[in-house]
Amino acid sequence: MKRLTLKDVAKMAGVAPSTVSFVLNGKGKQMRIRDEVASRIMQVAEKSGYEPHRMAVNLRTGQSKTLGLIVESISGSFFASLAKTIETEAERRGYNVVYCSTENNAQKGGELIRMLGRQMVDGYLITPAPGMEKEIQHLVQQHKPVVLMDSYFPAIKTPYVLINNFDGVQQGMKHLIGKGLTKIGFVMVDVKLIQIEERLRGYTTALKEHKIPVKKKHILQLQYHRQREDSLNELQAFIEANPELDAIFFSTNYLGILGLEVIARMGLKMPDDIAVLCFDDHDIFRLYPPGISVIEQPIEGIAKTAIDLLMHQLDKNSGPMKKTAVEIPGKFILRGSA
Amino acid sequence: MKRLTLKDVAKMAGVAPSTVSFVLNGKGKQMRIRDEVASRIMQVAEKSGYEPHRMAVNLRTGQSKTLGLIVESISGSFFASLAKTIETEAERRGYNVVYCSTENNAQKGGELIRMLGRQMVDGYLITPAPGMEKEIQHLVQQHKPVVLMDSYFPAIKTPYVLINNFDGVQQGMKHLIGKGLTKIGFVMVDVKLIQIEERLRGYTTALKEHKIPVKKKHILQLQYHRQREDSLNELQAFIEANPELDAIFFSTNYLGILGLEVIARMGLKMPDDIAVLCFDDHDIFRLYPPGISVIEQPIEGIAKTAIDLLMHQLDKNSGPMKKTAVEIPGKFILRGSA
DNA sequence: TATCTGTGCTAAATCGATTTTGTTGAAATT
DNA sequence: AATTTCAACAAAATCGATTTAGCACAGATA
Repeated sequence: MKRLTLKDVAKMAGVAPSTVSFVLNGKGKQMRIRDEVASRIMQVAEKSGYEPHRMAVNLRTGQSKTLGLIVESISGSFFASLAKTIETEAERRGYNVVYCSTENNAQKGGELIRMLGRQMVDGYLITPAPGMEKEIQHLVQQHKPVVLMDSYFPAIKTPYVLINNFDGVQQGMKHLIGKGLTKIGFVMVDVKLIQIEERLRGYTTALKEHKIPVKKKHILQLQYHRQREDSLNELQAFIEANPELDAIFFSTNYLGILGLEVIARMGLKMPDDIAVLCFDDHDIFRLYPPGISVIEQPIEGIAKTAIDLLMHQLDKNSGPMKKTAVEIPGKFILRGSA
Repeated sequence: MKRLTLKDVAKMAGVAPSTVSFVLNGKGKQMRIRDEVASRIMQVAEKSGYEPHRMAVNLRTGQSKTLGLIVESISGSFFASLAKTIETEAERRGYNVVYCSTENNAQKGGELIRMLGRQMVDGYLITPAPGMEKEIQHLVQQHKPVVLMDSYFPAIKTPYVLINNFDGVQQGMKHLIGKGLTKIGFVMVDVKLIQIEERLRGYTTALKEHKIPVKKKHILQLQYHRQREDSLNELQAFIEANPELDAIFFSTNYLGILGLEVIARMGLKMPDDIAVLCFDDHDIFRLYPPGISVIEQPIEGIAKTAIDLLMHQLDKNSGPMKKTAVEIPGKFILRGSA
């Protein structure tokens, strides 16, 4: 019950292994194999169910036809949607995907990248976390194809795709302000990532544009590594300390979920006691009464664009990239909370 | 900037490639390599940062050191927890994991399995869906290591791990009945899978044991492939048609979430208007007021056991399996809904 | 002294493909 | 008629490891 090899097929077709290889790889014409012979080979290969040995091909060609997808958390909903699209798109192009999660472990990011390197993935799709900058830089310097998603490092010159964070927050803020709300709180984490900064910039800019003063005490920066319970308490303290707030903008869905818990705990009603708006949708927001309004990330668009950018890099004979930085607009979804 | 090969290391250490291979694979003693030479090789390999070429190793040894994990949906929360544990456990043992989802596409299951076969995974971890029986049977007949999770096919003789569905439902039912509730509805899907049947058996058995008549009209079988909206309507009709119900047991978390939506839509209050209990926990259930009581799956236990069973099969020189079928008890979590 | 045994390594075969270089006979050119 | 050219494949090198078989030398045995 051994595996059927190319040599077997060659024997069955009465030709040399190389001939079979040429034909099966579409180089028959180029190598002047007669149509008669070619079609015979095709037939034999077909009905014998021959499948090339992946590892052998990889070894010889130096291409693994595998992409590495590195995300922060494999259990997040962002990853879930991302993975689905990327897997589909990659498969369409004859690539496999291996997933890895850093699980919020800064150090693990580097290890992962090295591990994937050992495995010889042809290209990387990465949602960068704070601790991964050096490793990513290293990859780029080695001319490994890399595309960043959801965020990027200004210092690293490699393509990236993300939602237009600034514009997304603007959309939400305009809605809130349009409803006459002016005391708007902003909750964020203290990690130093581009997308977080952009969201904050969206918040302050929107206020300024409407001549609403930006108050420091209306902005809460929660620490990233923190016990869930501590964050909840801090959040509650924030709301209690600013009773004048008539709306809160949560800059990530994780923060938004914490917010829901605190708001329920305090017995506040959305949207009357307090309006809530959140960046990045989540299953819970659809369901949780009265429905949480969000800025939805165009995850499918991000994934498709990222794959395109990566494939472009993998395609040796394609010219230089035109667009190396892509920003896709988010979509404001109005539900009951704001 | 080429890759460092074993040959390079050999040259640097002044020995033959084979010698390096022996030493690095721990066969130095066996091959009578002097400690002096061995440690020199180790040093050179270490500080040169040599990493063996995965594909070459795979081709030669015939082992890919990769496991295939096939699940229904990569976006489900069940998968999320499962994947995390499996990835960790696999890594600990020097294995990688490639994930694939059938995305509720019966036919896709087979394709996936074949695709993984091409890729030469060493073993399979599968949560079986209805359409996959033949393909799995095929794998088992080829003596490929396979472990099923979450469900199994009685006809296929391969190890499996799952929650004790019967007992889990019993726990929940006993709680409901203990609170004096007797008109308990049961919502399930119509797929013919062991775990579904076991849950139903748990329901009916619990009722019978307490001398409560089992009424057919209190059991709702929703069709699997169905528009979300249709399911919602059918569910609502079911509740309206049985106003006497004082509790509903949802047999999967997907159904439970639909239930929450319908209950909210109908303006019913949990647990007073209607108590709700759900099999299989979900993020939403923790948060959704008043908190949905559930039977939680011991996902980590399932994952660890599954890996153990698979590794045992991969270990050629390990005796025959003792336990080939493992059932792990679930945990009843009391929240506000029941 | 000739043969055997064991030590400590090296040479070469192998895994299953791809790709470069060779070979052969026939037609075309000089 | 001798040399080129070309079609149509075959042979062999190659990718980077593992593993089996082999080789040279020292000491032990007959």
